[in-house]
Amino acid sequence: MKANGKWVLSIRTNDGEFVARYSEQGLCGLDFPTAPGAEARSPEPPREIPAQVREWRKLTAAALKRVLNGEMPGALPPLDLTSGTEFQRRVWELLCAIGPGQTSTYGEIAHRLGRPGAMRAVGGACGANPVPVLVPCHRVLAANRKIGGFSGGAAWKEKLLAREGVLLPTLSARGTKSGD
DNA sequence: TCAACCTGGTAGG
DNA sequence: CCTACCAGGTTGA
Repeated sequence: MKANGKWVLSIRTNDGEFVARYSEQGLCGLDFPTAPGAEARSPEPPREIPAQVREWRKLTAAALKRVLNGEMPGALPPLDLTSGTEFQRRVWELLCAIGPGQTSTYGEIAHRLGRPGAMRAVGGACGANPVPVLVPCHRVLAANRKIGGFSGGAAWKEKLLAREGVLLPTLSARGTKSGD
């Protein structure tokens, strides 16, 4: 269906139905599945959707499934991140350089941007990321190696990281071992 | 100008 | 290890 000048299409995965939004320039938004059963979204007649958008959705679906499996996303559709500010886009660009299984921290991103004190602003930029999962904001942890926050829900962040083999310090397992 | 953030570092228990 | 508290950059109202 089309809304607000953008195409809104659902993408079914083993983890639920994501919702992708496309502008004339590419993928401009991706939402996590809301209600597990509330996917009563009727598929739009294929011919009403531009071939270009259908192709983008195909790429999005493939990439999304791979990341959900802890793999590299592979080919991505063009991303329309024009909704963000310069600062935010710089942050998102750096996020894309973090591969599966790798993690960074808000402070490190800030430092790499030449704004050592902007770690909190980086957190804000991550939260404003319109295309989670594909723009891996979930791979950014707090300095103390803790999970940190996540707009889409901490559970998703943990799940995505777990799929990539990133194990965070168990919240209950503190100091049971001397090393780490 | 002000308050809200997916922070970080310090201080104290 | 855990809570409390404050400084800090950027954004949107």
